[in-house]
Amino acid sequence: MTIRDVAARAGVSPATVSRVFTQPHAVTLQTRQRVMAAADELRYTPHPVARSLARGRTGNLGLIVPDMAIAFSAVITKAVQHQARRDGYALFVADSDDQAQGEDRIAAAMAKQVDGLVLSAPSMSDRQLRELADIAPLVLINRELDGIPAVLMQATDAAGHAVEHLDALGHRELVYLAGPSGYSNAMRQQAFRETSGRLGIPAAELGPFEPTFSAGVRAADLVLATSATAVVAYNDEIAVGVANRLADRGVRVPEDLSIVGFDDTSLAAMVTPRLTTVRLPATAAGAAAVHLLLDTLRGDDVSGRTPVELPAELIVRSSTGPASRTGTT
Amino acid sequence: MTIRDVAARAGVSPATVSRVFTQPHAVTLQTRQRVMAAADELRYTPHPVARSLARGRTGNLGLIVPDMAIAFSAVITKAVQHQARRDGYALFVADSDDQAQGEDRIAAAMAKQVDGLVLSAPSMSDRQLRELADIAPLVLINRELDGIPAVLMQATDAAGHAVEHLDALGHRELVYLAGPSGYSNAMRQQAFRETSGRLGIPAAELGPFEPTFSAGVRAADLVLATSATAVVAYNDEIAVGVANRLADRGVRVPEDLSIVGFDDTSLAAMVTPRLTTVRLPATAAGAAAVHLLLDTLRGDDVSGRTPVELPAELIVRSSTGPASRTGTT
DNA sequence: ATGAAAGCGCTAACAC
DNA sequence: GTGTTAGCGCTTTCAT
Repeated sequence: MTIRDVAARAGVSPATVSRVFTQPHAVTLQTRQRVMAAADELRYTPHPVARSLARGRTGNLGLIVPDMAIAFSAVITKAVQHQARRDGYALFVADSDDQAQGEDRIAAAMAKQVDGLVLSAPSMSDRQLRELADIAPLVLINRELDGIPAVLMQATDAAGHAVEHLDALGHRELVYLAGPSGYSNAMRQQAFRETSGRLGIPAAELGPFEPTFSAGVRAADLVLATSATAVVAYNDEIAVGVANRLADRGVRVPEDLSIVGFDDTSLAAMVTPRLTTVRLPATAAGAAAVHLLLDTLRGDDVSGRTPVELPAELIVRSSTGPASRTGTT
Repeated sequence: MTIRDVAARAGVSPATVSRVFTQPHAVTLQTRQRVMAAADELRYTPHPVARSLARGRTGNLGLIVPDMAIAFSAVITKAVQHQARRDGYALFVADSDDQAQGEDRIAAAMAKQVDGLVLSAPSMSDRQLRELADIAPLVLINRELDGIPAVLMQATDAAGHAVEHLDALGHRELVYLAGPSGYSNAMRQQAFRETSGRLGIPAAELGPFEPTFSAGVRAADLVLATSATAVVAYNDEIAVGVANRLADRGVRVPEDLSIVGFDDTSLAAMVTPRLTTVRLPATAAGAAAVHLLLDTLRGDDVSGRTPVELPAELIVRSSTGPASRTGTT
């Protein structure tokens, strides 16, 4: 079923059929109806590939995440997909498997069949990012690079609140479990340092750890080897891993040790005790990234804009409590 | 950068350049090298959209999952993506948001720009499925329909093992928490019924529930209103929701109540107590689905094949234990 | 082994 | 408002 078949059946030219599907008002109601009828009978819909070639744009967006098996990535993926669909775009998704190396090749391959690309916390180099930006419009999530539009989840303030929260609970020695190097960890770690420094609380740092449950399990024993009474983990998975191992070693949370995570993935509210965590605006960030991308596609010059910053928020649950007397003694 | 630019620079015809990229051996080593050099200098790569139009195939695969924020879907997505990439295909992913209605529209839209489609646990009607199969080759995961290739995660045996496991622990009254209707729930529920029937254990059923944590929280109180000492939940999320609510009500797991989940999502090993669950071969299923699809694309007639069945496996952890004496008295 | 030419299905000037 | 005519960038017969 091609546009010609429909044209023949409706007794019009292919161009008119095309118009009916692209700018219906440029066609008389009467012929429009005839064309629609013919199209229906033939079960015709425009061939998207041919359309893409003729128009010079595809109607597709691309998204690359570090690892879609991570809950946080899944949330972003869902948000981007949702927003893209609302705006009439389909979505290509790829997972870079955390390999900075493959990431740019995947991205380059994808770049040629989409109108724009959203990169979530990309680990490729600045140079690779710039080369990619030459192929297709880019929007970055949680990564900054001059001249490329970005949306950042601003976790600094909330991370500071987490430390203040622990301070208020009487904790006098903290430890931060670092995640993989990158924008997210840098912001979190820095806020941890600054706030604990400002409050005069001794604060150690361990890691970096993979952002996984099993890394958290491993980290737990390292934490217990210190005299800290509270731990701030790079993300919820690590935090939950710590909690799990502590339970096995008979250390109570929060009575003996308080734990704070990051991301507020669905996991955080499902574990026992429920995890105090910094909620990141992942859904909003996904939507914002798509908006930014569409602005670019519409021709707005977005490259000079300052990154969109979305605030994070400390969610206090049951994994943090008053410092144990023994710990402070 | 089009194929013409490269041709001009290398002093050959566009056809030769095309050959270099599609069937290199049909070209002299010498001219091949000249062409490659020209292509490199011009940073040329073939335009995938134009290529798709000319070839009549896209090199893309599509995947539709009910909800990618569900861990189980994320695992399938990752597996399909991985396997597709290994075979040189890119992947479109869409989330139907569990709306059977939208699902077929999304699928139809996607069908025209991919060479084949994998549908994970689709909820659309048989008729819609058949219509879709007319547009693009289909492979189903966890859904059966005559003439359409499928891969099924065979959970019946393992579900039976779960009931036997509970029987062996002395449980004399069970309850099943049903999930949304569909292939997965049907198989699980049926195995639950048959095995408990065979063993002569009273077995009630509650639900259907959404396959979510919060539905599990709600279900917990319904379970406590019965005199069952063990519960088999449709999936891990529900199981964890139950466990969470029980903890709040002071009911101990597994001392007072045993819990079994399904899927063995990463969640299962992260909660306290660790969840006994039926592990589904999600990764293998995703890979198998892609294989089946590629067989179809290669022209193998796959429609008459019997569905690929992948076995599930009961993973015993800490959420199941001996029935409490009070429960049996 | 290479080139010329037609065409994949559609859109977009440009005429009428 | 509608038709005619060129392409979009590539692949693929068919010649040579």
